[in-house]
Amino acid sequence: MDKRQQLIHSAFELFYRNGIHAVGINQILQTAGVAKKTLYHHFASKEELIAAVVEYRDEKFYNWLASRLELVKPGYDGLNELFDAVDDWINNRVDLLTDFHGCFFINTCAEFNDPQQLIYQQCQQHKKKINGLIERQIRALGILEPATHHVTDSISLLKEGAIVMAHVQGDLTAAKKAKDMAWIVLAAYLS
Amino acid sequence: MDKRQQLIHSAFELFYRNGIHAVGINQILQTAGVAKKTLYHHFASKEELIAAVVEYRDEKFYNWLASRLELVKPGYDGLNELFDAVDDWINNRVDLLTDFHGCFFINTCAEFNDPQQLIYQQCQQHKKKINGLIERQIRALGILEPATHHVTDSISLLKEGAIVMAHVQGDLTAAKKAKDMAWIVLAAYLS
DNA sequence: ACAGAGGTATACCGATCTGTCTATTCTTCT
DNA sequence: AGAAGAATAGACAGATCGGTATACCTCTGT
Repeated sequence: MDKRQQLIHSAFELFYRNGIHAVGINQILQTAGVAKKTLYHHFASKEELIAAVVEYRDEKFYNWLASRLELVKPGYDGLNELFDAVDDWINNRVDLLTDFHGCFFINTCAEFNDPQQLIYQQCQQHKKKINGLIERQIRALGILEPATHHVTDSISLLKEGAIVMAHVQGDLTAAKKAKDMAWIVLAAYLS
Repeated sequence: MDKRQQLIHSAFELFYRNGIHAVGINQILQTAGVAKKTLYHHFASKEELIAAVVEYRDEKFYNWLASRLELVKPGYDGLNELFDAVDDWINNRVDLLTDFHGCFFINTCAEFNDPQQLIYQQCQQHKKKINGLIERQIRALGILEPATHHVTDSISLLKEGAIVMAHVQGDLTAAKKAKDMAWIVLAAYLS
């Protein structure tokens, strides 16, 4: 019954479904069942609440993906698991992440389009963390070291493409397509 | 000096840079140098202006890409041109499209997250039109007919991934990576 | 026992939002 | 010349925005 956490949780649900700027503070308060004074006791401004929401989602998403990847061997299995995880997410088979509405961080960058803003940078930072997970898989594959970052970015590109295809174009098989392409591309790098 | 067009143009610039919900009507009016009455003479509401802006960008972007693809032979050359065009766009070498801030349609879907809303559907429609351009290239390659749509979606996925990587992660070489992957994947399909 | 922290509910503030209205000017067509 | 249409500036309405203030109510730790 931590009110602060309750606020963050409700705010995230509303932001994720409706966009951040479209959601007012009173709406969040009503959904969370919390008094306005309490919000401003925990956060100095709406901006701070937003930052806390982004951090909350960052941790939740990263921990979810990291824990899935820990279940399998890094490398082949890890990359399969990566795309399977995205597939599960896209097709709403992951309760933890709530109904799929695209990537919250991509969506947030769309609204806070200035790279100098804190919130934009938080989103970039999140993506870097996720890239770190991917990079570990790539290294385990035995890709030649100089190509590691390039290949990591390529896999990341496929993952981002799958998310956007699923969100905007409604292609629920996008993660499977990305997975197939990933192995074709990696085969070319490993030969 | 068409006031209606001036409004749409100014609104697009502001929406693209700052997000739609973050931009007020008065700000648009000031930027466009147009009176409020004139806006509501041409559009019944802000919603209608937004719809007109999406349509405007749809036409502008589609016509730009289509005209670039018309300069080369469909197939190999067309697909190269597709990714070169995206590369030019991402790296701000296309004045017509104004400074790159991600894909306006992806951004807009992030703000109007409900697939039943008109504006969301306009964005989906735009993506379908772009997919049509890609599909023409795929057919010209002589891919086996049953795979045409699958391959088209795969190339579209690579394109979307490149746009998002460039926007969120700041990878300005994303289009080149996508192009490389496209040929690796297509080689596998053509063999 | 009682101070203090965290909570509720709600009135309020100034700013800003979309949209309407008035009153006036410029342009264009016949 | 004169009517009609499109434009102007800007006041205004009503709602909502983020944020503050007031007054009161629980808990909890020493």
